[in-house]
Amino acid sequence: MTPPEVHTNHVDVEELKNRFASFLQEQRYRNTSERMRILERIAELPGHFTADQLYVYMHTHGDKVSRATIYSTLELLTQCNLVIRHRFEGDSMKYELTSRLPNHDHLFCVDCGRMVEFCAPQLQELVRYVARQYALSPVRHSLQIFARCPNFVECPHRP
Amino acid sequence: MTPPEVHTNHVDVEELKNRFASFLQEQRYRNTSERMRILERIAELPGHFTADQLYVYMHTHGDKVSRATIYSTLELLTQCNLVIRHRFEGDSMKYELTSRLPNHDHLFCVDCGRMVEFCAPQLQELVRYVARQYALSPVRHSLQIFARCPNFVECPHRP
DNA sequence: GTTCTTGCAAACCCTTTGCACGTCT
DNA sequence: AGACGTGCAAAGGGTTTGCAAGAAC
Repeated sequence: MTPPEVHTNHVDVEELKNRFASFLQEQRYRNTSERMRILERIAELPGHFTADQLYVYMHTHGDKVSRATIYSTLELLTQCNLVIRHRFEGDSMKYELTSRLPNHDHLFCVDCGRMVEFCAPQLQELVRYVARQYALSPVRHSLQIFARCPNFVECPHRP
Repeated sequence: MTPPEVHTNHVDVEELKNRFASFLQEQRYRNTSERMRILERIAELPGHFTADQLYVYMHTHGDKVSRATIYSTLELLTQCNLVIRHRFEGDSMKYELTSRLPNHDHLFCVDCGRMVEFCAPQLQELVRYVARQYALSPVRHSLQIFARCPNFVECPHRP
């Protein structure tokens, strides 16, 4: 396991927009200003976000897009793999830019709720191995680990 | 990885009810007929189920419990670890008896939607290792693998 | 010009909650 | 008797949908 390298500040928005535009053209979807603006704004966010957080963020920055358009564009961005979706327990859907931190998984402290992102290359092997047992090719995976501090008092953010 | 051994038919309902009764007593919750009946009915189900499927199952078998009671009892059963909860993508909450198949994870075919349950002992080690990196003790985890048939036509349940 | 996309509001689904009544201790 | 659990229906939150107006092709 290596510490994850966050790519946020290196994201090339123009490249993302080009990839999105190509996807839209190939799939015969239309290239609209709302769709591109949504992708631009997502690239400004630091990590996970909900559809509603994106809606609020865009509205506080002068973009007037509806929730319906945000949901539908997030669906398209997920289809073309520019964005990934996470469903964490008890939470609404979380999204993030795929290029921000490829192939990471999540660890949650059940005491304080903090979330850690980690990369575990061994997991990729395990996933391939399991899929092969069933004659399938892995597409993606999601591992969530729930853990706690050995001594509750050490948990830095306990309630 | 070993093929999972399904324990459904070996579940000792009386033991489950005893464990539930002890839990209720310790936590100063009341031992009601609805709570015990819900546990009995869960033990009759073959695998994953939703709160609503349990509701329908109970009503078609003559038990008149409300959805509210089902939700609240599933919460208690989860707290005392007789039942585990899964949140699969895009789905409502799924529940199952913990003793049915301890420590398994899930593989989904993205072409046909079929689900496979598997046990991967190496994963336990990996989970411990990752948690230790952050000075935490693992409590539980959830791994979901999404995969597809190498040749689409081979997928036995493709749409 | 046609078809797709947008915005709005309503609908939707699953889950939780408030309240009056019933039950357990 | 008192506190808690139940059932019902209503509320709640997040997401999807139907439709009329507008934009892309």
